[in-house]
Amino acid sequence: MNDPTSPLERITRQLKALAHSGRLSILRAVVQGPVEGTPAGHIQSLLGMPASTLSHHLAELSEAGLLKATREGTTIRYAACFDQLKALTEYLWQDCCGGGCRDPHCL
Amino acid sequence: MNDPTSPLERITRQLKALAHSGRLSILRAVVQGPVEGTPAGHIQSLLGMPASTLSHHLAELSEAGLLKATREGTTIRYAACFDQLKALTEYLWQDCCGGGCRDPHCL
DNA sequence: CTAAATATTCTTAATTTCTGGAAATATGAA
DNA sequence: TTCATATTTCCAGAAATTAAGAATATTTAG
Repeated sequence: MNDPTSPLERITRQLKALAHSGRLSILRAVVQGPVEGTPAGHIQSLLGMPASTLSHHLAELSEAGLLKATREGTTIRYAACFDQLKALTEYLWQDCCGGGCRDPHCL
Repeated sequence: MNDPTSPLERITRQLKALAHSGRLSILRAVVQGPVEGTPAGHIQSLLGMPASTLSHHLAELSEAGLLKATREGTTIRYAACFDQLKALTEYLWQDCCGGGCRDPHCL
């Protein structure tokens, strides 16, 4: 039941990562940024967040598999993992929302 | 920025409510149950969770607007708020996943 | 090598969340 | 009213999260 590799636990972890207004803002900034990723420093100046705090949140989003870090010189770019984001929203939609309408005449 | 009625805060609150394996299981049980709602006691025996703990989680899901409670005699039925669930997944999809692919040739 | 720029880890404190037993509440029946 | 059932609220301790300053690491330039 507490298998950390189970789908339920993975989904929960990803939802936890998203369930924070600061991290949600970070994700939105990254998603709206270039496909190759947005430097941590750029996100920082964009959101006005202390570097150490930002780093924690970036780590949590990365460990959840939602962001991918790539070093480029002294900067580190963070890019969104769209496949994971897609899988997450699809899980929510299918498993938790019943794929749309649960009303009998809709199925 | 901290307006509790802002879309970002509402979304965050709903994600927080979902970001817990126990609550996610509760939601799944409710979604799979009858449209008119599932009695709290039924969820309890289904998931084997102490009544008070379950009640806390049901309250959190309800306050987030994801579940709707209806009293029926001594039992209280909980039903999923599909409109909210739909709005949440759509927000995630549109605002956080860019509506699918961010790759230039996909847009 | 040294310095500068960029980010992360360390550390500590404050806050919040989670949990579940016990008590309280609400409803319907006898 | 009194009892039984269903559920919630109260309470408290344990555990996890959040925040951010200071110190540390990594990489590039000179």
